[in-house]
Amino acid sequence: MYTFAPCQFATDPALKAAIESLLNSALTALPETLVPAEARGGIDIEVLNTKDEKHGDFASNLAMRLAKGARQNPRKIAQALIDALPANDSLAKVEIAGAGFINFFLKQGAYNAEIARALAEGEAYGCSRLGAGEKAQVEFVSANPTGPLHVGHGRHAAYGACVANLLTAAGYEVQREYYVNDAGRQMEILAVSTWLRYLELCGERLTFPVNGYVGDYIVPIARILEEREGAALRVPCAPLFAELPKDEPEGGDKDKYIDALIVRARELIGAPAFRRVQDLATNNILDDIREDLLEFGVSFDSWFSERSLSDDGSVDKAIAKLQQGGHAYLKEGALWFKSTDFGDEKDRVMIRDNGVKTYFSSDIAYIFNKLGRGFRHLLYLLGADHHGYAPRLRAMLLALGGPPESLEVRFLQFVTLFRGGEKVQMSTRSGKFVTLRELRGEVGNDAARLFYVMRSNDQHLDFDLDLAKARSNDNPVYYIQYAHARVSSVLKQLNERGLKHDAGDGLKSLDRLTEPQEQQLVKRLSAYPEMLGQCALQRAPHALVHYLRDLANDFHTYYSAHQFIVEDQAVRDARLTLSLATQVVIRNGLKLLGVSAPDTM
RNA sequence: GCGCCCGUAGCUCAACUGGAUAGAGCACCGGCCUUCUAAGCCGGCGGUUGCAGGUUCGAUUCCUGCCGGGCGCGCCA
Repeated sequence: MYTFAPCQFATDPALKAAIESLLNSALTALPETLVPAEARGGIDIEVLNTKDEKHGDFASNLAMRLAKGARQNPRKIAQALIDALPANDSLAKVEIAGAGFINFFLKQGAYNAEIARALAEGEAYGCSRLGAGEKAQVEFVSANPTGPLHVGHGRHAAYGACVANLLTAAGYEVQREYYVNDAGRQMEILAVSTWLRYLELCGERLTFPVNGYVGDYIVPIARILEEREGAALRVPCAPLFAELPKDEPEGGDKDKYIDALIVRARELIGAPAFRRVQDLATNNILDDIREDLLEFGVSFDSWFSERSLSDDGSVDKAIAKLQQGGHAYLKEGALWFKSTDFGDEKDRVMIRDNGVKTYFSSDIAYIFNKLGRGFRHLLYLLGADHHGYAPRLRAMLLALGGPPESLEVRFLQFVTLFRGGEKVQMSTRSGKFVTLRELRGEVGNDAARLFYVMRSNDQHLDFDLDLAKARSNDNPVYYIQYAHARVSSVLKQLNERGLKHDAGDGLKSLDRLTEPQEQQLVKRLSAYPEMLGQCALQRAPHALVHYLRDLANDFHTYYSAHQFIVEDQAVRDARLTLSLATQVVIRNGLKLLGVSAPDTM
């Protein structure tokens, strides 16, 4: 992670906030002789969630934190705090434990209000106003339109979409953007590659460049070119390849070769025709990417063209802005950005000595443009191989006068596919990579979406294809979905038995939920809103996956231990109401992950 | 050489950003279907958190130094 944004914390739910305020009163009431005023400074009251039910529902470490400054035994302070604690209806007991923890035990039913809330709020349950409507942009995927998305991009798509969903749920105004690298040398190589395939279709025999795009997906595009242009762009091979630098896989000239080939191609068919080829290929591939992502449930609000930045003068404007600020200088015929002034390890070239602007200059214009759009948060989700890029981004932002805390760069580690316990070999070079589309076809969207976000973004991802496909209890996707389907199934049973469920009656009977499995489930449900806020602030969808897994576990345990459709109507209604609330949370959580919540399985 | 990420049970990963006895799943062993879907549940086994120091009431978490793995250090994009 590389972030400049200060870490914030979710606002606590009602119960926690109440305890916090109780502690606050108790602290104020402590005698000066026990804890002097100067020992109280800088210590904020935090109410902790407990991991072990023996420690109650919530805990505070306040006494231990005060102990040092007060030069007192933490347990003694804890006792004084407890004695000074105002009475509260929700609390069953408060006790000292361990080195000086204060543990709070809630009365049974303290969480029941949360069930009503979940049902009342429905699909909005879990949403918060943490973001206070601040504008946030998430830029992700942004793969070059030179070929189909592969499994690595899939992780970016799933993670980015999920983070954007979480931020939206947390009350941010989110824009999802895909930066289209439709300018520069790579696109020219794409154009040449397409044209050469076209020549082959026309009947020419040629040796394909080592550095060209060799993937099969180029051929259909070349075919479209042939349909549109006929033989108009056909040229004999002899003059095309005459007197070019040597093209060798291991030699050093393959870059020069392809560059020369681009120049030659443009000479032979003319710049307008060359541009037509390039546009055809770019648009075709971009359409494919768009469709792929859409099928994957990942949509963007904006597709931002890199080319538009040079076309409308934005690049020149951004460079001028840096020059005005004194952040640019000329050296050896090139124009440099003095990024070292802002913590970068070396200065960067914006305009090469041959007058060509680097991709870097576009990126300056791009971030300048973003700043002009008034985002409070700029999230860049980049591949781990781009980590060296973060200081540069920061330098650009600062030089352009942007607020440092608005920039946040997150990296996604690589994805490795496993099949039959073996690593699936992938290589972009040979064009033998597994596409996102292939992966989706093999394991399905639901499994792909969930597996992609199951791990922390800075953790290398081992994607087990066999597991993702497995229709078994090993597969976390089915495990969670099954809990959702089970609730629907119970309701169906209820109907078939000619019984009805009344949610209102159920809410009135919640005090009949006295089984330990019910207590556990209600407590887990109640943790959802706070957990969701944390996920958003930490950009951590994997925590949501873990939560849903735990929730599903609680539900399956409950389901196995007790019948829901029982004779006693009050108990039955209460249990069904609890089940429905569980279903709401699972459905909401899965929706944020981009995973479906089926009613039958 | 410099920089970023990672190192936790046999395997894949968590650990609420410094809290209590480090938790899940898989694998392995043993139980549970005539009752709302067994795509499920329950129990057991499994740890010197890479190593060595430091900071403190308390460290998987913060600092320093090593070791191991991944990635990056272009007038390429």
